[in-house]
Amino acid sequence: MTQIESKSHQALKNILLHSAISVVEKEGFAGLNVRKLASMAGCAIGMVYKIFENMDDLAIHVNAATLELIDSRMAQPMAATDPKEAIHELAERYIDFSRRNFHLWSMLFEHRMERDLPEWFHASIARNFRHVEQALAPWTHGDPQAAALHAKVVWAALHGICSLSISGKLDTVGAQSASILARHMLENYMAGLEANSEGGRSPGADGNSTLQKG
Amino acid sequence: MTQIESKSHQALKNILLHSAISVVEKEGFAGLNVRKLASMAGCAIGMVYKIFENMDDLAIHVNAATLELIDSRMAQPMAATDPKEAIHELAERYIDFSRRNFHLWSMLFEHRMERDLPEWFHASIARNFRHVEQALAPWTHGDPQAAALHAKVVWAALHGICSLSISGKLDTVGAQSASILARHMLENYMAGLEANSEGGRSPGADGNSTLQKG
DNA sequence: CTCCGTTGTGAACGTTGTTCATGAGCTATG
DNA sequence: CATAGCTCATGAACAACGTTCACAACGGAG
Repeated sequence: MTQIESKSHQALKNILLHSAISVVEKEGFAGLNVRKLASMAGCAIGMVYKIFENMDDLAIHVNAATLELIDSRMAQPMAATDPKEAIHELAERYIDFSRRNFHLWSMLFEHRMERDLPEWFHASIARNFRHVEQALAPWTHGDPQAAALHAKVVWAALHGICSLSISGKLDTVGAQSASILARHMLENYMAGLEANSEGGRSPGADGNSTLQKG
Repeated sequence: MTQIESKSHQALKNILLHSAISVVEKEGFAGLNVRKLASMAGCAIGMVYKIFENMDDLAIHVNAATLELIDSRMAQPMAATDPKEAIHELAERYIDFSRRNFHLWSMLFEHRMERDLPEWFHASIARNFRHVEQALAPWTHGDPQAAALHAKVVWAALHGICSLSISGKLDTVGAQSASILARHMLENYMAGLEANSEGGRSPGADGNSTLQKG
């Protein structure tokens, strides 16, 4: 039951993972297969299945590595000092990543998994959201629930813009269309947040009362 | 070159398409294959390739049918009279569709095509956006460019919320989480639109001046 | 009936993910 | 050293896939 993970086991796991990432970067997930992977890593086909449960399991690990990559980009110190510009900067980084690492990024969302994702994967997603929550802090008045909510809304919205824009399903032409759309979205969303909090009632606190049980 | 499309040809095309839709509805795109399709339609494997270029071509046609389905849902007359509530209603319909027709809907976005999509497909997408533009009309002051822009922003954002929510990548639990997030997004975005237009300067008109050539 | 273009067929090919009987390598023991 | 026993690695083999294409069946014209 309890497998002894030898050093060579870990080493091969790293080689396989990095080979897989390199293939996906260049050709997308469709270009990845066991035989190519095994030959790149210099091992037999069966060995891949000793280390990863199956191709889906490998895909999850590639996706996890991509999440770490995004996290490292977002964790960099901000150039902007203005809180609003900091949000835009964060969004710009995300858009930039999705363009530079198109295949890795789209694999994160397009390749639907069979079974549900493991716990550590969700934790990695949550870690990414922390940066958004922090950048939104000036608007959430220290309310962690509001921060979590707005971070989800803003980031999901940004993701949608990225996703449709990059796959050409909004017929916006021009390289920076995603940036422009994202800027509009953020600009208006934040303005809405400010307008509502000035009125004394924040939608983050009671906005869902209108659709409770609906 | 110019194929004569016999009646039986069209009839079989319909049968194949509807069989494909029925399979995708139940099992998703992964459950679809030529042999199953041919046996359902009562024809030979090769016949499928006489009618559709390949599986990708068939997928595009299934996706087009899904777009028409969404369009027909959105074209229904609104129950709400208040313009803001009408937007929420439209969003609710989209979310509802994505949940009821999960496999068809996710195939629209997750199955990336090899070559770029045909013209009539983009036209079908544009037709869907018309409803959003119309619902947004009260905020765009008759400016068609602003309407197109805001429709894209709002709908892409909504789509992102739907997409991440439905695939469990936001760890929001509860059936209506997408609804709640969408409502927050729309509420704040519209509030932002109103706040900015009251100030005399609309972000739809000059908001991108800050990132031009950025 | 014969001819010939059109329409329909499914065996066959190449590639895929996955498995598992087989063998190679190592350690402990007599 | 020889042998047994155990772990680890191998790649041929299998099933299922998309796709092709030589061929059969049809059906109207001569």
